[in-house]
Amino acid sequence: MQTKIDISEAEYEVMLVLWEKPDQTSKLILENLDKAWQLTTLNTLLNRLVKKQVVAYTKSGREYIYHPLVAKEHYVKQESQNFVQKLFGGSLSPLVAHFSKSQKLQQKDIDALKKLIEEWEGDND
Amino acid sequence: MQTKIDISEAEYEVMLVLWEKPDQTSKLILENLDKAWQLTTLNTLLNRLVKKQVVAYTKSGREYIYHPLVAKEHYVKQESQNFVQKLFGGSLSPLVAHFSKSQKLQQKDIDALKKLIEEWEGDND
DNA sequence: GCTTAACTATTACACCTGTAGTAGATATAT
DNA sequence: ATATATCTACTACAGGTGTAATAGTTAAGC
Repeated sequence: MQTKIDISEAEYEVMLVLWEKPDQTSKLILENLDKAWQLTTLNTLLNRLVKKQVVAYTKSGREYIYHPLVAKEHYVKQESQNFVQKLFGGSLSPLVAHFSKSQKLQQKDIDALKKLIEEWEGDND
Repeated sequence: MQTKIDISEAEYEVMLVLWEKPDQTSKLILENLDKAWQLTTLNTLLNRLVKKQVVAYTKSGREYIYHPLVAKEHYVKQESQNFVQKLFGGSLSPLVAHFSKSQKLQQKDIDALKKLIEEWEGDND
């Protein structure tokens, strides 16, 4: 099991852009971010991500080109499990129940749930 | 809409105990917490929660009795929405799909989900 | 080659968090 | 009434985060 990926909110914003396109200079990343940050701010974040081994860079002349080292899928999975564990004891249904109570369920959610159930039952009988 | 409830991990642990039983001295809270904290540590956390207006206290002699000011339901709802918004753009279905891919769902989840779907469809046609 | 523009590296700084220690106040036991 | 035990209040301190400013380095233009 690999170690926990621990990134802050601002760092996550950066990762979103890098996951979209996995080799960008900081200049480009900044353009693709909807944030009024200074370039040095972004660079601080990138350096921290490199130190955390979530991002790597390659040199191209004097520029650095950044690349994600962890897949978005992987991160999302980890965070989902942490979250559901923390607030709902690891089980999905209370989360769904909660959502349904707060009237946030939509038809497409219901469809996804139905599909999920069908698949599950196909595998388990 | 009321302002965002922003509490740290350690503070959340304290809230869990207070939500269980909504009037406890710090001594009692510490006993009900499975943490090797010093009392002063817990008190720091309680003070911060008071400052954040998430907890209030009443005096009883020289002791303080703490009470939660926000309902667990309310907090869980907020966090669920934040989470699903942040990682899945606000829609539950990708989370469900993600969960189905990465975790073993259990029979009880399936049963609960079926029940939810029935209820939802009862309300929405 | 030298100046300048464009990058990266280093330093900064306030606020949040985890985790107390110590000082001050007050009830209790004697 | 005093000493002691028990609470709370105040102070501390290192590591993470958001958000840069400034210094150092190197490619590019003239």
